[in-house]
Amino acid sequence: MKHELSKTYDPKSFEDRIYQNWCDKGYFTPDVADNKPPFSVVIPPPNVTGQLHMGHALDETLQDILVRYKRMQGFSTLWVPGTDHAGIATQIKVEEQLRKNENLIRYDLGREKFLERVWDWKHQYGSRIINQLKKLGTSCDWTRERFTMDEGCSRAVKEVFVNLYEKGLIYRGNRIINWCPHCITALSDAEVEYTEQAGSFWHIKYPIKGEDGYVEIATTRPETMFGDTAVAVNPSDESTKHLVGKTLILPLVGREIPVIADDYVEIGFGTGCVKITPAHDPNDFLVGQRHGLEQIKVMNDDGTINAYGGKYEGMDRYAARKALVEDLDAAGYLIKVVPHTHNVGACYRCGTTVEPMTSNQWFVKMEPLAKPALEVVYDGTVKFEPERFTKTYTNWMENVHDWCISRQLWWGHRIPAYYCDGCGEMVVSKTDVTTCPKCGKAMRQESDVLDTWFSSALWPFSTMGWPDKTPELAKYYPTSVLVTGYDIIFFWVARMIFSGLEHMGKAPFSTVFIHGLVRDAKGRKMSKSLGNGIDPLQVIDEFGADALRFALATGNAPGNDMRFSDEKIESARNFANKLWNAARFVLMNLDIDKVELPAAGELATEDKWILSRLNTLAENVTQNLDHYEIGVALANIYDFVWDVFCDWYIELSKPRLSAGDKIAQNVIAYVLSETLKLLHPFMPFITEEIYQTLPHESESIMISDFPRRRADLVFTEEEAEMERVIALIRAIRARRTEMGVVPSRRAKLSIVTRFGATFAAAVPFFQKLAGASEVKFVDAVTDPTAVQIITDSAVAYIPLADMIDFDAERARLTAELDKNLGEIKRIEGKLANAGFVEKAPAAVVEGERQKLEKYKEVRKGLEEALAKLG
RNA sequence: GGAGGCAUAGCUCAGCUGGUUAGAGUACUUGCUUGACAUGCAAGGGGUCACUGGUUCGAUUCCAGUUGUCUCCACCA
Repeated sequence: MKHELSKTYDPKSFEDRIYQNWCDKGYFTPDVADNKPPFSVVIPPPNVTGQLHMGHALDETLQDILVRYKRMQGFSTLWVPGTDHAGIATQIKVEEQLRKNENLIRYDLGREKFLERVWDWKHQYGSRIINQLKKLGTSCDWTRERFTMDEGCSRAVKEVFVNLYEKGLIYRGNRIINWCPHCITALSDAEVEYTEQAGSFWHIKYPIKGEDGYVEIATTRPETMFGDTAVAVNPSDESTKHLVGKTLILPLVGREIPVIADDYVEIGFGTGCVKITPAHDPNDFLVGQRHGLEQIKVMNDDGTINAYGGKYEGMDRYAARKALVEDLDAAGYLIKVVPHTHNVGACYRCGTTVEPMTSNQWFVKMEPLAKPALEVVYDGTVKFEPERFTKTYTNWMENVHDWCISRQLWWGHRIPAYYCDGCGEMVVSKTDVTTCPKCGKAMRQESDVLDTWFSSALWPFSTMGWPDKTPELAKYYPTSVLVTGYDIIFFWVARMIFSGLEHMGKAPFSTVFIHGLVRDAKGRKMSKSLGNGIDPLQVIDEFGADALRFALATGNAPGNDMRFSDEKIESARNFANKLWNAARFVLMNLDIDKVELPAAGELATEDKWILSRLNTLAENVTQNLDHYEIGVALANIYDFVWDVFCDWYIELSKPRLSAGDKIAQNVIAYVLSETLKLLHPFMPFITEEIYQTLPHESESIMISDFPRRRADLVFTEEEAEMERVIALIRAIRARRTEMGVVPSRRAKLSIVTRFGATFAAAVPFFQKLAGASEVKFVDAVTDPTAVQIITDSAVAYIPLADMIDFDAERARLTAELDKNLGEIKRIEGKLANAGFVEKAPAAVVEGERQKLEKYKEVRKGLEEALAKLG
């Protein structure tokens, strides 16, 4: 029976069809009740607002490789997919749309109506990214798809919030937080991005009450002056000591403030006097607490100045700054303006400069949670791969501040706290509270929602049905590995670890496999504003998902950023094409219905050679994958497919295949199909398509057994024999091209060798691959006009006297001999070194001895050859 | 201020726990309608593995320092 593949590799013609079939067959859904060992992964949930970008493509490809590998190895493999509601990001998008299309702001609609719009958005775009994931070939269990705001996840959020609150780990307080005046919400420390900006130091006179003098204050944010409640100096600073206890008058404002002493002020920096604005600076806030200073907030939530700013009320903070500075100057209070570059924090979602402000917010107390989260990393329960990211994590966790979790948004999990306007009672509860338990009046729920990362932190167990004790949790929690980029170690990984420990009593995963960023061909971060993003869907459309996956998985070391370029994707596509054509060749020559590996005694040397090489490959790939060396694993397969299987085995087997040899057919079909299995986790579609056309045992390659090392397929001797033949063929080809012998010119070949049997069996190969017309085995060749080709196992002669330039030949042989003698000397030196022989491992010493033997063989050949030339 | 990455062929990058004749892709040179593939085949040129020390029998690999470069964290008004 002849099988066929279409003439050209056309991924579009089969990728969607194959994916649909996998889904229909339910291969992605594990049986919770089976007794296979578990392997589980939760997807880093993409934002519902998002489109699939290269970062996702990389992340998902790496996960799918691990998941498919483990599934083929017989694990009960669960990959939980889903999406994140992405609080701020999504709300911003919907608000933008609202403004653009209807010229409305969210308050025009009101909370409920606005949320309806966001849900509409979610329903419209949430499925888009899921479909894009499917295009990539991800083998997620879609029957368990989750959303951070679905019923189950929301229930987990409430449960966790109440638990933490009852343990005293969640509290509400008036603290200084980062405020985004554009998004009109508080942000956590992690959500602020700092960039260096050119600014100024404004030096301002603060007059001393009852004296003529003044104190010189330098500030980068003069508009916060309205909120100054003191000026501080260092108590040990001799030059400012006399000021302590005096009263200053705020210029233009006229309010009186004291001069206080605090160690926070650094001696010798600036003017030595610092204005203290407890409501608008984190350090000043602490100083204020120490000295019992009043907190005066001078800004509204949108960043405009409030009534404390007097005539500047209502102005934007920067407009107010400008006007204030002009007025100070006019009134003679401005001493000078000094240029100053400093780091300014911006909102990670909208880029607006954040304003530190005191505000009444909800916080998670981090210290008790951080401790065990550090322990599991210190003791190796949770490992980072590559290891260096351990430090990134521990450094952050060791210095973590309390986590501000409330957001003044509408889109998100509403905080389950209820207030009574009558008696002021507050209740935190998993279930809705409508009437006050104390006074019976109506309760209203907290209007704030939770930080979007609060729910993502619960993802590994909220997606498996927690707080219920589900079979999924019992079998698949903790998960096996978390795959993600180093950019969200703080946002997400850290918070999952302490949440898992706190609520499940176990860390949510044992390994964190970290990858880098995908950059453009010039090494720049892909971004919308630069317009340099490469759309993975377009790449899939043009080159196929397998090529994209190959390009992302190959040649990049764990944790390192990688560049994505046209070259890379083309080279990946070429590989797919190569494999496709190799398969076509195999199929064209196959007329068996079942692949059965012949007994060892029936196999030809080249069969044993390729089987032995395949065996080694399986062993190496397994080891690579177990160590998360995905790029190395793929490179090994690539080399085998192209350089070993295609370039040599296919060529070597052509004579037998065209003669209809069944042994050769079985071997080549076996090797191809095992190779496809090794490659399947990386390139799932093409491997399945080819597998299905070959005679095959399993219904699908994705549920077939991943190849293992087979002790019965170790053929060390035959492998070495074949390598000798290949080495000689290569040497002959090289000599011929070097002499300018056209390929069509065939020549008689005489071989002198002590490996007669090996080479005798290889006569057809010399004829087909080395331009030999006939091959003779002789004891010696005396003809001085024959071209001599020397390897460590044979000397070959080709009578091409007319092509030889004897002087050049002599020079070439001499140079080769020189090089050879150099190597011999080097190894002999090594072996003569007592230190080396004694201390180096025996295998290394033995290796050097064997190398020396080979070099000596070559030397013998070269010397004889030179002698013949005279 | 603190932490970390990177520096290997013209370019983009591999190189796992020290021993290789230092690799790949791409580009380049030469020659090929070899009956799977020109998205291909064959043969080649091209590297003082940033620099300086150290450890070792042996260092591209481990350690320290220097230079260049990138990133993260903290944030002194």
